[in-house]
Amino acid sequence: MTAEGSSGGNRRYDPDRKARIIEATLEVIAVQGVSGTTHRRVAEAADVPLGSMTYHFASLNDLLEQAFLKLTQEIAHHFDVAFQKAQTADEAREVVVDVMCGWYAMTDRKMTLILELYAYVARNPETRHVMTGWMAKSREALERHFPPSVASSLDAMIEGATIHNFMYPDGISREAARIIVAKLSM
Amino acid sequence: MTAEGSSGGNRRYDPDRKARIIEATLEVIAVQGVSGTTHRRVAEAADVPLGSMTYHFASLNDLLEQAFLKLTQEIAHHFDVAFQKAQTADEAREVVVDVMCGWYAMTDRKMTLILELYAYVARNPETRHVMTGWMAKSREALERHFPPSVASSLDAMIEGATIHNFMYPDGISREAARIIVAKLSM
DNA sequence: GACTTATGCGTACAAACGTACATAACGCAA
DNA sequence: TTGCGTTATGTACGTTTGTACGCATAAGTC
Repeated sequence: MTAEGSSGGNRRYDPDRKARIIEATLEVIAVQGVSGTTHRRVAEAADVPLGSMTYHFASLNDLLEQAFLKLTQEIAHHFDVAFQKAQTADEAREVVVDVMCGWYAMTDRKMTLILELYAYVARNPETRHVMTGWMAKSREALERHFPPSVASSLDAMIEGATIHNFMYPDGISREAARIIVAKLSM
Repeated sequence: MTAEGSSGGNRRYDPDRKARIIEATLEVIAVQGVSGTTHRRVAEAADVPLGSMTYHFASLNDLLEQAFLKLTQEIAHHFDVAFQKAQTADEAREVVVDVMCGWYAMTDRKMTLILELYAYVARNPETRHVMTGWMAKSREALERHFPPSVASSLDAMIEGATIHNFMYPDGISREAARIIVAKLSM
């Protein structure tokens, strides 16, 4: 009954299915929040039958955790690539400024997902490893350019500035960010 | 059937009921998250009949918004009181350090609630005023002691440091915080 | 081709959900 | 006391939820 697009019969072989479900999960979380993320909505977004949900994932929490893990790995990767391009300390500082306000790929969608992740982890301590893994990678990237104590403060500053800029746009201008980074890293 | 503690008949006059429901809502959010906050659970936590929910609040979102509003007002008040005690710039700096790591009343519960709030606002832009109201008060408190640009950076730093300390305990020590605040405010 | 095994899915089910609404319980005027 | 208008509640309704599971269908083997 669920007439689909292509190939006549019901799709049967579909090796990327699990990855597609995870992708669709992030999409649903971004729009509906964790509280509105259900098996059925994700299944529809990923264009898979409902039965696939419980087949590929042990539970809804399992699904959420894997989705959030993928999110953090992608973001950490972007972060890492950005910092690997920097050669001098000044260039690294400029990358920090980029990240603080604007960010390469920090869309509203991604910010929303991150905030959902924070809330989720706060309430499910067993998923804390998702956060610590992410932070370890960020810290590593920063420590290639700055001493540990500075890296730590820059990390926190990025966190706060990103959230503030999201909640109250035009909070911190680019020039202001540059000054802050200079103060913290000197 | 719902046998209760006191006064024989079913409690009928109860002027603080609405406030108690809001309080109970925060309790439920802290434990179950927004996604697990339902009329029934809040009603049980506040020890009121289910009908009271739709009587006092137009909808579940209405309830959540009022609860979050109360949360931010309380926190902003604590913040304000702390800064009003400070007389000199150095004392104000020390308050910032207090807030960054440890915080007077920043329990895990409250931090969890704040993260739930962020996620909620990100997904419900019509409630953004809860955040802007909060920030205006914080900013005001900070600007009694620091110039606007410094206040802005301290505010963001407090945000980031608080979250980091919550996610990865022992992230920023007290001495480290002192150094950071000095750098940002000089 | 025929047969076996592992993979994937449609469907059903009990529980929990938000909300509406008839009606009960109250304070108060007379 | 009686009557009335307000306030509050119990309950019922139609949906939606997570999850389990029998069965259809594919791949693998000869």
